Amino acid sequence: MPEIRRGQNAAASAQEGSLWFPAPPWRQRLRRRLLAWYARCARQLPWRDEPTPYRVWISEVMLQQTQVQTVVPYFERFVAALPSVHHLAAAEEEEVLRLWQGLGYYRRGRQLHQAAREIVRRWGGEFPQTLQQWLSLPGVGRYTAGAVLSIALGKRVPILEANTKRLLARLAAYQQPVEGAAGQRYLWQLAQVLLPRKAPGTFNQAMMELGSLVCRPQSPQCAQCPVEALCRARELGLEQQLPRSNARPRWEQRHEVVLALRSRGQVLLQQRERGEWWAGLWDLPRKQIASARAESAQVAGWARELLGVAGFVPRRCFTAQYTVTRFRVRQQVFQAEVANRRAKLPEGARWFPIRRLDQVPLPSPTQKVLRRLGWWE
DNA sequence: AATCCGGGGTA
DNA sequence: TACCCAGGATT
Repeated sequence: MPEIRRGQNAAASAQEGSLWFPAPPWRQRLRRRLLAWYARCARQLPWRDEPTPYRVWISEVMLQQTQVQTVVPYFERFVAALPSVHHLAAAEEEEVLRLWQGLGYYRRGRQLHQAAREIVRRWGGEFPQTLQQWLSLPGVGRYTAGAVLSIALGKRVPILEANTKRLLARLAAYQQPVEGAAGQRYLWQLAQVLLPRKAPGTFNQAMMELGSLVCRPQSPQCAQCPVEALCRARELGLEQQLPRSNARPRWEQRHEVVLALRSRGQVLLQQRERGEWWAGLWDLPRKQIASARAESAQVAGWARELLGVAGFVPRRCFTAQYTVTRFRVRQQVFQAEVANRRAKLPEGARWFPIRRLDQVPLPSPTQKVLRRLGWWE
């Protein structure tokens, strides 16, 4: 099989160092086959039904580092609650975070909110039409700007993200690490060169869709690929080896103490500060410690300091574990019933009725702890 | 240009 | 558990 396919291109790919760019006929074939496939196989996704700038922008921000199926319900709930940039700009940050709760990367939610306010303030709620203007908004980088400009505004602007990076690296049989500077530069150029003048947004989406559904990370489905015959990695039998990426760093162990303080059917929560994980969300009081096992006396001291009152003793409850990015965090959960409460709590701390916890934006690991305590759902 | 940042889902 | 995800911001 490979012998048959190995043609004149094999010689060209053997030269290292010189970058490959497709000739116009190759580009035309790619576009035609890709778009025909997309017309047949595209998934129906809520932001595709009605690709207004607002909806596409919201979806693209939600889709940053987040899988499509995860985003769908969040997207529908979000645009139902806040159907326009004016609604978003007028909303409280806490409402935005509540709609974002569970989706992860909460900075995106806060930046989306800030950007909506800027769009209203700077342009009266009209969406910008240039790459420069989009890039000036918080939470909008080259990918997101390109996606909104091409998909919602019909501009000829390329995109590059996880799916198209992999697809392009294979199509071109690019052998260097795709994360490197040279790789990024090359792949962006390639994305630009391939982009048709007509319906660039459809082309960009089709590339992502093909990368996602067919040109998958492991075991790409080459037999079902509309551009298999154009693929240089396939021609070389390298489709499983590419793209090359850099070695990933190892994980790091951390330890935390968590305080579950209850009083009169209420639980003490603290709002995570900016710069912390889950910034803006509400969370059980939580502190990083150096060792694997917390000293009960120190936990008690911390709890008294937090509340400004004494007369209760947190007891060790259970340990929980969660993983975030490259950190593996082991939590020791301490629980206490607080009888006498002081009126004044530290900045950012509040008592919340346990019955109302479903209305509070909480980090996922905290939800798990609250469930084990029997305090939530 | 390289590094840092940071939630969640799944094979 | 390893690997991946429609990246952005910072230095």
